[in-house]
Order: sequence, then C-alpha cells, then structure tokens
Amino acid sequence: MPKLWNETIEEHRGAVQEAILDTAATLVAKHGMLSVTMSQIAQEAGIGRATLYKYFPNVESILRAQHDRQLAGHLEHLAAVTHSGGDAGHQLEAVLHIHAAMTYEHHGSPMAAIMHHEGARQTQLEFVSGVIRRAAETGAIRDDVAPGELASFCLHALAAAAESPSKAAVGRLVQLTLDSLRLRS
Amino acid sequence: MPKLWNETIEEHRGAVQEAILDTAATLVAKHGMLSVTMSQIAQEAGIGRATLYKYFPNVESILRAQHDRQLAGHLEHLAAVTHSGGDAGHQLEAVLHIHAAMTYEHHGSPMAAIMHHEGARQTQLEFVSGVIRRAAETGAIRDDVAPGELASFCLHALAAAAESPSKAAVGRLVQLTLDSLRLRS
DNA sequence: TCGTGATTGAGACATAGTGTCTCGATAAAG
DNA sequence: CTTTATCGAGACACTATGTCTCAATCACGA
Repeated sequence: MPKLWNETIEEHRGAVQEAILDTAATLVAKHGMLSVTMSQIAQEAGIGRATLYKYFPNVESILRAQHDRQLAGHLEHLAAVTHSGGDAGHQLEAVLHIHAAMTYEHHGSPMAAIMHHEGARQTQLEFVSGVIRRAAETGAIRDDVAPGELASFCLHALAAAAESPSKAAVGRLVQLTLDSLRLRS
Repeated sequence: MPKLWNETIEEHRGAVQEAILDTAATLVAKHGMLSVTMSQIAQEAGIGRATLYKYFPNVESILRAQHDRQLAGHLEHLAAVTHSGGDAGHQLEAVLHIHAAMTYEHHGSPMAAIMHHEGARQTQLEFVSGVIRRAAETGAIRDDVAPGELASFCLHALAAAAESPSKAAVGRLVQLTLDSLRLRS
C-alpha cells in the first residue's frame, strides 16, 4: 500500500498511524502475537522502518494502541445507545446485546493480555458501570451488588461471545447474563 | 539456581523442565509476555542456552507448556470435588467456588491469549460441561441452554475473579453466576 | 567397579531483529 | 519561492535466535 500524501499534514500522520495499526492487527491474527516484529510491520505497511520508529517506539506500544483503538470504537457504539433515550433497563439490555455482538464478530483480538493495560478497558468498565447503576436506581435490576462488580461480571461473561458458535448462541448468552442481573435477592 | 542432579535421569529431566516453566512464569509476570527471551529464561533458570533448546524449541512452546501445566493443576483440584461424592447441584457449586478462588489467587497468568491453544482449555471446558449436565439432569439448574454454552458462560464470568478486589467480591461473583444457572425459565 | 551412553555448559557461527543515526529527496505550509 | 516537516534507504552497534561442536560430567548396567 504505497503512501499517497493527504491534503493536510496532520491527516497524513493520522492515515499512516491507522495503516500501522491495521497492519499490526492483521499480522497478529495471522502469525500470533509473539512473532510480530517492527520490521514486519514496516514492510507490510509499505513504510520505512525508521519511519515506523517515529510513530511507535516498539511492538508492544503498537499492540496497545491497536487494542485501545478497538475498544474506543466499541465504546462509541455503546455510547450512542444511551444518547438515544429509553429507560435505563432497556438501555442496559441494548448495551449488553451490542457489546456481545461486537465481541462475537471481532472474534480474534485476544491482545487484552498485554498486561498493565488498564487504560481503555477501565473506561469501558466505567461506562457499563454507569448504565448498570442507573438501571439499578430505577429498580430494573438488582441492587444488592455494587454496579462496578456487576459490570465486571457482565463484560467477562459476554467475552464468551467470542467463542460462540452462532448468533443464536450469543443471544442466549446475553439472556443468561441479563437473567442474573434481574434476579432480586 | 545451580542444577543438582537428581537420583534418576528421568526425574532430573522433569525437574529441569519444571524449573524452566517456573522461570518463564516469573519473567512473564515481571516483564510481560512480549519481552521474554530464550536467553533470559536460560540464564535465569541457571542452565545453558543450548540445553534450553533441547527442552523447548522456542518461547511460545514454553509459554504454552506453562499454561497447560497451570490448567492441568486447576483441573486436578476440580476433579477431586466430583470424586468426593455429594449431589450434582452441590458439586457444581463447589466447582465454581474453587475455580473462582484459584483464578483470584493466581491473579496474573493472562497468557491464555497465545492463540490456537485449544488443548488444555478445551479439557477444562468439557469437565465443567459434564458437571453442569449432571446438575441439569437432576433438576438443580436450568436445562433450556446447552451444558456447553452454560460452561463457557461460567468460565468466562468467573474469569472476572482475577480482577476482584477481595475474597468477598469473589464470593458475590460466584453467587451471581450460580443465580443465573438456577433460574428456571 | 568400570565402560558406555546420555546430558551438560560453554562457546562458535550465520542469520535476523532492534533501536538510533544520518542522508538526500520530496511535498506541504507560509 | 522559501522554509519546514516528513519520507525511505541504509549504516551502525547491539541483542536474540537457532544450530552446531566439544570436552566434561553423571547415571546406568554389565
């Protein structure tokens, strides 16, 4: 993918950065996380190796950035739900469904294990916590467990969607998760 | 840790292999998965680099073996529960509690992301599926979702224990998971 | 007890990846 | 048109990889 310069210089940098992250994601999916190299990424992305080092200092920072970008995309979709109105209970239901669907479709990006990557994941956890807290306040779901703990439970449970064999299975998974939230103790 | 030879030659090889896996786990916990090298492992384990290559061909195989060993250990503990009698419902409860507790204490071994590592994890999934199926047959839990899907849900949900702030939180997490299993639709 | 065979650590070696640097070329910005 | 920023290529020293040889060490069995 030979680099065509974009109109403005800042747009160009953004485009190159995106190409780098895309390339890294592809290489991880193809050869695994441990065998991805800076040289590989540079060559595959069609840029010079030295240029790559002007964007990212090492492989780990690239994988982190790629993961961040992905989570940020998820979060944006989820946030759209809360802005489109509806009562808290139904918002929560929609959020879980969307999150599970995105996890199911993405299927392969298990780079959550880079460690010390509390950044974007924390943001996502706080978002879901907020939705859960509001749902609990309206009495739509249980309030005997802290919203933060419920949110962590939900996100982990829905991670199972990545291994689900079908969309129907994903639906059952979400239902299962919602059931445990709605139960009054 | 300078290598003292053990009585028999096979025991020796086993001891060296364990030392390698322990060293690898320590290095991963300390510096992350992506920066672990064969040279590092050899030096830290107190063996020659060439010797290390006679045990494992590369870093990835070492991390996979370490993960396998860990999962096998878990599975052994869990299997002990089912052999100690009790009805299926209580066995399931005990299995989930133990699994969550082990996840909580282990805290750091997120090397499940090595990819294509269906081996040991699949075994664990099948074990939990069996416990769930038996519990469902006795009517202790719901039977409107396949045991395999319920097991996947449980294992992922309980993975949240790794981030739990306290043992009490782990207890609530297990309760939450059990609640969703017990619900009759 | 003593020879045989397996395993060892050390180090040589070619290859590949890293991280930093300089260069001349090229394109946007002013 | 001049300045300024980015570019790809390549040089460089360094580290890691994977394979190999070698002499020394140790378990094993006759």
